[in-house]
Amino acid sequence: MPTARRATSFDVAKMAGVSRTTVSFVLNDVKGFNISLETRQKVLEAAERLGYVPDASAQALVSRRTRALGLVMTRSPHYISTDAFLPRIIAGLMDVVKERKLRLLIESVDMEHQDRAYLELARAKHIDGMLLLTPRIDDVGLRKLEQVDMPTVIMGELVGTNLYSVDIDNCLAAKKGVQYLLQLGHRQIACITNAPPSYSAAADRVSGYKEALTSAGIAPDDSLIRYADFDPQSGYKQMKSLLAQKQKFTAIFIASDNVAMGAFAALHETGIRVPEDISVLGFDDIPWAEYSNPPLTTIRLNAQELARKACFVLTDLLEGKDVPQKRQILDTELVIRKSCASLTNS
Amino acid sequence: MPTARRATSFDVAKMAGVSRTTVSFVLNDVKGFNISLETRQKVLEAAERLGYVPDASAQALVSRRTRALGLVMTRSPHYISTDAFLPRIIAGLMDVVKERKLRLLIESVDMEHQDRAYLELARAKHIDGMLLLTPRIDDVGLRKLEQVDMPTVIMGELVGTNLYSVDIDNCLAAKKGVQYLLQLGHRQIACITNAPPSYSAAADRVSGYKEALTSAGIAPDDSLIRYADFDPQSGYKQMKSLLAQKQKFTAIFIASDNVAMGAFAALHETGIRVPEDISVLGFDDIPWAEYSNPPLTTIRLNAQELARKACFVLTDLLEGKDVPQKRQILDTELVIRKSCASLTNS
DNA sequence: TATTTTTACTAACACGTGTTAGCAAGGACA
DNA sequence: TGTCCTTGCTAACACGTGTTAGTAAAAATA
Repeated sequence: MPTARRATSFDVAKMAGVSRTTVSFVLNDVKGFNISLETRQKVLEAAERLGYVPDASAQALVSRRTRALGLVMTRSPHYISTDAFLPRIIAGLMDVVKERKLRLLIESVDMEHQDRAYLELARAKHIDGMLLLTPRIDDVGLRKLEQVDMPTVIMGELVGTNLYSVDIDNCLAAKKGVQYLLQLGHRQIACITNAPPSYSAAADRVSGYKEALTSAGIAPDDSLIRYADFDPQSGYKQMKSLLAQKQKFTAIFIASDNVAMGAFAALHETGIRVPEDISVLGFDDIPWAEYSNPPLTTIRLNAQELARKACFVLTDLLEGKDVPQKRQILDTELVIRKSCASLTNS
Repeated sequence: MPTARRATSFDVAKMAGVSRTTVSFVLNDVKGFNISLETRQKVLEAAERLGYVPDASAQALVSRRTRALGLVMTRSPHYISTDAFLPRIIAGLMDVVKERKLRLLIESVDMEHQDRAYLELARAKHIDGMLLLTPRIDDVGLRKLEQVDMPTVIMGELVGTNLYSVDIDNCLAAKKGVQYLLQLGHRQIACITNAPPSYSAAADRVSGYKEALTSAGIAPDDSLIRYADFDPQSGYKQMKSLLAQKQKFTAIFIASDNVAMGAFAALHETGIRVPEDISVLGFDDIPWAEYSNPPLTTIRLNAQELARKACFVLTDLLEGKDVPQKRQILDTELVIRKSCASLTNS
């Protein structure tokens, strides 16, 4: 006896003694057709007994909708593995995706095959819409995306495109954070970014940092700025580099908690106390920020909410709803813990 | 002028002046049919010019393969968001998936709808195979999975099933770790788990902890054991609970670095120094372990490699290759940093 | 009774692909 | 000349579903 094959809608029809069309009408609850209660129940019962589940590929083929969204990251596996952000993004997306009975596909696009990758993903119609995570300013293939007919929402920003996006105001958030440091009396404030300047979020956070300084009558000093590369390791390295030079500073704005973790280690290792010797301000509020030593004062970015919002925009677009705002901005919040202290004049 | 429709293989055939069958033969490089070089080139050129990409749904329908793997987690969104493990798992999977030209689907199954969820996922044929992450011992729906015909590989362990799995020896790893603490002279050693005892990994790590103690002639004391719940917060709470009681200890084995982060905070807050007052041993070696204060001595679990291995097993199964070993065990490694010190007799 | 309307369905096509079976033309061989 | 084989292709079916157009029977209306 061979293993029982998967039941198709034909099997259900046969068992219920009706046509396949009727089965489809009943199970999809199609309006405008009169199906007797008796028939309806026969169909439902047969479907239940056979454990019938419609074939997703067949449905996708005929309806031209896969009911799947794609989370696309322009990153290499190494950067994915150390991304403290990703779990919350996924949790947020999963939340909405489950509610709307969709599925989530994860895709990473490496720099070399950008242009082809996006097009093929769209053309093969694996997904109905795309959610883009941290695109680079110089992402060439991305611009081709506007040509292809695929709804896309960016979590972050891509200047010069007209795609939908959900983001925070990186510049303003950084500015407010640095203003807090200024308010504590700090005048020599260093900065380590979250990423290379080709990432727009990194560039914007540096802008905010500089704006705050300028507003306070302090000339930004490029020798106090370092560019990290997402992971703690790069934070460690850049902090070491800052400490090695003559230029002194009493506070530092590190535009990523993940990077800050590495920087903390460099400070501890050098015997510098936080916040007594140097105040540290982070960015993101990753789950571990609260538990670092000392607990990290940081700018909270609600990643889960950002993902949820982006996902809502995308699903609304797919359902044909009108989404008036091309760009939505989420609020950030300064979370004051123990890594920043007011500057006691020495 | 309407937007140009997606090109189908029919369009390619028309442009090349051949039949659709020929197009299929050429593009899929089917052996055993003689296609002239001239025709072959005409087809390839037409496909290129039209930007033809085969429709994934149609291919899936006819070939009965979606070329997608599913990463399935039995967790609620909250636990996903604080999972320090997930990025490395995803990075590992992505690595293999890209190489084998597959796609990755992420699915979370909540406890209530377990039984239906697995079946529907399998029956709808969204995916060709499943990768299961940290299943619970009491995962009822999972056992039904053996009935349905879907290749499955577990990252972790599920006792009492015959499914393929890739895992570490949790018991042995924990035992070796605790033996290191014993070797440093500690006799009163507490334990905080990574998860509730219904998770097999948690249960096994506790077993290893107890075995080490017993082997050293020390009777395990249940009042020194606490069960955490994946996140740092639970670690903080359980450490507080341990510190609040009379029972003293000079070292603690915390079966998850993520949980250990919270426990560290509780220790710092109470003014207890690590490792001078209490030695702390972690488990997992998450990216942040190296950068904590002090750097965490821990048992390394190579999550990315585990994911890669699991993915290889699954893809081999899908390609019909014979996989002799039902259960593969990865090595772990004790990474000695600065959070454990030898006990100086007071 | 003859005609229209309503009820409760079904036949048949479309979606875009992979694949089996077959066909025409041309050369090789008896 | 007739048969067989090779070369180079194509017609047609299958995959499992959603949906439009249509139909037979019953009920309502004229």
